[in-house]
Amino acid sequence: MQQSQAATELMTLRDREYKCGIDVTLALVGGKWKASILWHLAQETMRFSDLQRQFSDTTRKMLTQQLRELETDGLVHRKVYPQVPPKVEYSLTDQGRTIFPILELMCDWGRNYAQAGNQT
Amino acid sequence: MQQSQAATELMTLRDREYKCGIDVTLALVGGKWKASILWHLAQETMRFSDLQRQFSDTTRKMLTQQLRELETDGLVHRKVYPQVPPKVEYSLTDQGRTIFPILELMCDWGRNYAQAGNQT
DNA sequence: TGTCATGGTTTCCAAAAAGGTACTGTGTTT
DNA sequence: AAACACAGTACCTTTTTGGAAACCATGACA
Repeated sequence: MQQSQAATELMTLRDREYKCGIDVTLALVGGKWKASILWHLAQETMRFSDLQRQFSDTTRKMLTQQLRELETDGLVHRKVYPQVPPKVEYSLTDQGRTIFPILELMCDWGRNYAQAGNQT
Repeated sequence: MQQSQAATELMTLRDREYKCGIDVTLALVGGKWKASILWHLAQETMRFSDLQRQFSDTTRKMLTQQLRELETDGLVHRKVYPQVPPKVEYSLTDQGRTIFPILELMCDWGRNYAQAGNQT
C-alpha cells in the first residue's frame, strides 16, 4: 500500500468543489453556448453585434450573460470603446486561448460522431 | 465569392439539429455526470455498484439514467449476467473509447485552471 | 418464513438553466 | 423633435436537470 496518494484533493471554483478536472472544465464551458462562443472568438475578435449574428437563435440576454461569466472566469476579455453608439469587442484572454485544443477536438469528434451515426 | 461553401450543413442527433460539432459533443457528454462516468469506465470496466461507490454523491436514479443514455448513444456497453443477485457490468464501446483524448485534455486543463485560479 | 444483495423503477419536488418581452441610455442624424 | 444604433438590463415564465424517498424482483441463505 503506497502512501503517495496525492490523489483526491478537491478543487474549488466559485464556491463549489470538484473532484476532477473534467468537472471544472464543464463548469466553465459546459453551458449551451459558452464553448461555441469561445470557438468563434478563437477565430477572431468580435463585437457584440457580430456575436448576435452568429448566434441568431439565442437572445441578447443569454449572450451577455454567458459573456459576462466567461469574462469573470478570465477566459474572455471585454473591451468597451467610449463612443456612441456603443462599441464592445470580445476576444479571448491568454487563458482563454489555452482551451482551444479541447474545442478543436470536440468539434472534430462531434462531427465524426454525427456522420457515423447517420449511417445506421 | 467562392461557391465551395460545404460549410453549414446541419447535424442531427436525437431529433435536434446542431450547427457545430462542439454542440454535438456537449449534447452527448455535457451533462453533470456523463463525462466523468466515461472517464472512470476508460480506466476499467465497472459494475453498477462500483459506479455507485465512485459517484457516492449522486443517486441510483441519476446513474442509471445517464448510463442508459450513454448506452443509447453507443458510447457505453451494458452487459447483464443472468444471475441473482444481479450483476451488470459497464464498459466503453469502441466508439466510447474514441472520446478519451478529449476527456484527458479536459481533465488536465481543468486541473491547471483550478490551480492557477487559486493563486489570485 | 423472513432477510439480504444487486440493480434497478416510479413518483414527486426543487433548483438551475434557458428564453421572451419590454425597457434603458445617449450622442448623432434627419 | 423624433428616430436610430448599439449594447445592454429587468422582470417574469418555461423547460430541463437533478435529487429524495419509497417501491420492486429474484434467488440464496439462515
